[in-house]
Amino acid sequence: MDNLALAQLLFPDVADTPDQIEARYPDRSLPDGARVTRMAPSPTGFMHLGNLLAAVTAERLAHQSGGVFFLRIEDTDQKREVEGGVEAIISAFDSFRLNFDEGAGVSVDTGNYGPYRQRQRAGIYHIFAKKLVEAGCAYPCFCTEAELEDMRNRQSAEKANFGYYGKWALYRDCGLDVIHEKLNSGEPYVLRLRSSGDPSRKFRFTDLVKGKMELPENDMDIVLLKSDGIPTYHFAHAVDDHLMKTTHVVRGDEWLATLPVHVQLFEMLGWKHPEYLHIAPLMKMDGSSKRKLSKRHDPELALDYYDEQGYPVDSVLEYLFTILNSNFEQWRTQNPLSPIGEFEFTAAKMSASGALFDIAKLNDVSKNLVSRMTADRVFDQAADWCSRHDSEFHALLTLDPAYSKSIFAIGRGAAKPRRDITVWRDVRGYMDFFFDELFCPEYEYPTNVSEDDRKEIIKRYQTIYNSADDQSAWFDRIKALAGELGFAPETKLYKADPDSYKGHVGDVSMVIRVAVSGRQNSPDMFDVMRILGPERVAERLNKALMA
RNA sequence: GGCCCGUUGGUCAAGCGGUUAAGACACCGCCCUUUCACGGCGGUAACAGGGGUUCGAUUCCCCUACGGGUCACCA
Repeated sequence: MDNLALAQLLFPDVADTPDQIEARYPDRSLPDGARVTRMAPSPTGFMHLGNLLAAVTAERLAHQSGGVFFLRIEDTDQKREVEGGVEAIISAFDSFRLNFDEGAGVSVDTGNYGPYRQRQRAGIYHIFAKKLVEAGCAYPCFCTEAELEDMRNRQSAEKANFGYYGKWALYRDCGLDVIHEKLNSGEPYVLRLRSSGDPSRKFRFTDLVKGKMELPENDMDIVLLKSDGIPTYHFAHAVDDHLMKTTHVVRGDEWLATLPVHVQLFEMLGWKHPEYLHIAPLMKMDGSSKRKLSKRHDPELALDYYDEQGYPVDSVLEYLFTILNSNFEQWRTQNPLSPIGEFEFTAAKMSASGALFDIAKLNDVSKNLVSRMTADRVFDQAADWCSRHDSEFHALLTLDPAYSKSIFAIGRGAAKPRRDITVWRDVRGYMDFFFDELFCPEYEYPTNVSEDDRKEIIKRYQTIYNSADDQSAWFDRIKALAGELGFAPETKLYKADPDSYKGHVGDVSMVIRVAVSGRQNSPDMFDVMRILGPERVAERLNKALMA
C-alpha cells in the first residue's frame, strides 16, 4: 500500500504540514508548575452539577497554579447542538463565577490558541489525519450501517467482542484501487485508526484521581473522522488538547473506558498526553440503592434548579467543595469568613468513588453561609432573586430598603447568628408578617393558656407596652405581667413548682408573640416590635383581640 | 457477556501495617432558653464477605458479592 498516495487521494486539499500548524501553537510561557485546563462541553445548553463539579476542579487547578482555564466548544455532533446552547453554557458558568481566561465567548472568542469551536477547526484535524494516513496509521472505511449491523450479529453469534477490529475490520487491508474506485463513485466513508494495539497487553497508567491502574491496549479501529469530515471526540481531544497545551484534563470517569484509545492516539501522533483527572459521577439514593443522578428523574441535577430554589451561588459552590476535597470543611471551620478561593484545592484529596448528592447537607451549608452574611448582603441577594422570581414580594422588600435591612439584621452579626434562611425562596415566609399587605395571622396560641387569660394578657399588655424600653425593661414588664396573672415570672420557678402556676413567662411571651406576629416562630420579639413601631404593635394587638 | 473502576456508620468522609477507627450532616436524649434558632453535653451507628502475606491487617495480594462505568460515524 502506498500510504503517501492514499493520503494524497484522501486529502488533496490539505496543503499545510503538521509542523506549520505546530508553529501556530507555541508553548505558553507560563510560570513553572502552571496548569492549563479546560472545560469542553458539547453545546446542548444543558449544564448540570456534574459539569460544574468538573469545571470547578479544572478552574481551581489552573488558577491556583497561575495557569490558564479555557472554554472549548465540542460541537462535532450537529445533532446535539441546541439553539442558544453555547450562550446558556457560558451564562451558567458565569453565574457560578467560573472565569474563563480564553476560549469561546458570547459575542467574540478570545485567545491565541483558537479557534475554540471544533467545527471551525476541521482543517486542522485533516492535517493530522493526513499525517496518520501517510504513516499507515489510518485508513478509509466504506462500511454501511447494514454491514456494521451484520458484523455485530456475527460477533454476537460467535461470542466475540463487539467492535471494529482485527479480522472484523473489513476495510483495514483494502487495496488502493478499490479505495480509488469507491471514492470515484462518491461512496461515503469514515477515516479509521489502524490500531496496532493488543488488549492482552496491559499498560500502567496513573490517573490523578483514581490512582494507579492497569489498562488493556486498544485494538479497536475507532473512527477518527466521521463521514462529514468532522472528527470524533477522541481524535479532536488529542489534537486540540495537544495544540492548546492543556496540561490537565478533568472529565467524568465514563471516559476511563476509552482512555486506552486516547493514550494510543497521543502516542501515534508523537505527542505527550496530558495528565488526567477522571472524576466520579454524583449519585442519588433511590430506594435502597445508589444510582447516578439523571436528567430525566432528578430536577436537582440541572444547575437552573438552584437558582429557581434560590440557593446562593456560594452555597452550591461550598457544598461542591465539601464533596470535592475532604479537608474543605475543616478548613472552612477554621476560616469561616475567608473567600473560598483561598482554600488550597488538591487533586490528591479527591474521592475516587461517586458521592451521594445530599440535599440536607447542602441546606446546612447554605444556612451557615447565609447566617454569616451581613444584612446588606442578604438584602441585595434576596432582592435580586425576588426580582426574578417573585415580583410582588420584590416590590415590598425594596420599597424601603432600610426597613427590610433592619429585619435582616435581627440576630445577625453576633458570634452565633440565627440560621433561619436556607434559600432566598424562604425569605418571604420568614418576614412576610412585617408587611401589613402580607400579614395574615393564624393565631395559634399555646394550648395551655385559656382564652380568658389570653385576652387578658393582650389587653393588659396593650396598656403597659412602652416602645422606649430597652430590652431588659421590655422583658421585665412581661415578667411582671406574667406574675400578676398567675404565671411564673421565671421558668425556673415554674419548674420547681408547676402546680402553683398557670404556666410561665414563656407562655405569656408566646401569646404576645402570636398576637403581634401572627405565628409561633419569629425572631426576637423585642426587635420585631421595635421594627414594627408602636402604632403597628398597637394595631396588631387590637386585631388579635378582635379575632 | 468482555474490559475498567469502586466498596469505612443513614450520608460526606479521615485513615495510608500497630488508632479507644477522627470530624461534619442527619437522627435521638439532656441542659440552657420568652418561641424558633443558636449553644453546651451526651448517645445510636461503620471497615461488604472469604482466603492469604505478616508478630500484627481497615490499610498489601487473591477470590466472591454488590454498586458504577463502558463496549456508536454521541460526547
